[in-house]
Amino acid sequence: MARLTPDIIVSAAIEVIGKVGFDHFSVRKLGDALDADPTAIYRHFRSKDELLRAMGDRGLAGVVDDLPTSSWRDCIRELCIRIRAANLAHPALASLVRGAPPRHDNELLITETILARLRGAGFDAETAALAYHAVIELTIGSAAIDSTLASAPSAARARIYAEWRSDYAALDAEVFPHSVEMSGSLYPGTADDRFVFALDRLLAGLATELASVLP
Amino acid sequence: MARLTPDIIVSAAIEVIGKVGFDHFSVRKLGDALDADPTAIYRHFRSKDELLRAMGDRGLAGVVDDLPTSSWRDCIRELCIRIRAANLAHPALASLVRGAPPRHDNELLITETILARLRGAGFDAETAALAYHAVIELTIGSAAIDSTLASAPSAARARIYAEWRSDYAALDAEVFPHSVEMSGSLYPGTADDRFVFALDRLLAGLATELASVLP
DNA sequence: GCCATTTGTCAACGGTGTTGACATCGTCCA
DNA sequence: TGGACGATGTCAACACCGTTGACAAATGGC
Repeated sequence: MARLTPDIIVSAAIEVIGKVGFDHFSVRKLGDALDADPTAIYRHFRSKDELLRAMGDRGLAGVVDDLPTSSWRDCIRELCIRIRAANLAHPALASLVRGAPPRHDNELLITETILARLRGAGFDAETAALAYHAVIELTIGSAAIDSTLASAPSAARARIYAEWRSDYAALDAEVFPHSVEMSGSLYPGTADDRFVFALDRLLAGLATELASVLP
Repeated sequence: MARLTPDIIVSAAIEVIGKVGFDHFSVRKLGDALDADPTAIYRHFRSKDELLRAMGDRGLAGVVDDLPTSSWRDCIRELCIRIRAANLAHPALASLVRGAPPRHDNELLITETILARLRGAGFDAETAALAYHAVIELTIGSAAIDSTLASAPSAARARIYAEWRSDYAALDAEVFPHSVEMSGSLYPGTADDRFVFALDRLLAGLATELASVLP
């Protein structure tokens, strides 16, 4: 009987990464947490990268459940917000960014769901594919950008944003007039708010595209 | 006289990273390329991260020169395309993604340029800030996603995309009907094309927003 | 010419992912 | 029932990595 299984390893790995952070997550620490030799993990995953991908997919479980059925925009909007949240909660997903297509179950379900809604809305295959890539790129990219700060407590995050704003305010007003003038407006709201603003504008642009094609 | 300067180190580092790839770029290899002890680099940069950021900013030199003056959309569009290209050409920039605001000269110039164009177009400060974050997030995120494959020669890239498409085609058509049906349409054109499609839709959405506010 | 600061060298620390040889254990079949 | 076999876990080791501290050489100011 196998003491270690991919599921057990992934669970332990998520726990460890939550404790030590993505940057300090190592196979050896995972081995300690499992009370097993670190190299035993290589009996179940070809490499650390493969493990990280599996961890990422675990975080996406249930992400396509009970999505709004009202409109394609509402559905995709909600799905993207959930994907982003999952990415931020499990920074392992950030490594998924690194040039690989969806291969695991939950990732495939996401692709299928988005494509289905887009086709159902009336997009032709080519445009639907482009639109799919567009929303995914914004969602994953945004998560990758925000993942570092997302792990900090919200008070610390607010302090960091305030620091950045004052950095802009301290610039030479001759060279960077707008940056100085608008320093108080930069990094408005939460990173989530900013993402949703971008996503809504992208979806609006896609809707315009659709309206121009439909009868 | 200093044999090593930040400029010399950054130049050598860019050369090395172009040869061995981002993942295999190390301080020791950089030392070899400079015919100097690897640790000498730490006399000029506090850490490897700081060096990477400096490399990134080098790649952004001149990115705001001679931008279109025709309209804010054309200007920002072109600038984002250039930023993405710079990011892909110098994957060091990908590390810049990791939760830091623009601090170097070229990065600051980008921010200033975008904000100036948005304000000039009629966006109020709050919306301009949101729009700035939106286009930057898409641009940097997209580059982060594509950076791994961008370093491969285009023939290899085409082969990889073909592989991914056939992965989708091989899925169970009962569970993933749209993915299978559209497998031939996925990953259309180049990654650049797909980014520009997304960027244009986002800019269109922002333009709609602007039109609804202006008299 | 002396002194202090900067710059380069060297050895070393404490980590990292991964591999190959070896031992153990469960399962299936003769 | 015994034996073979494959899957699983352990161990030592390899080849790296970023970074630090002590020391030496060079540089520039007084």
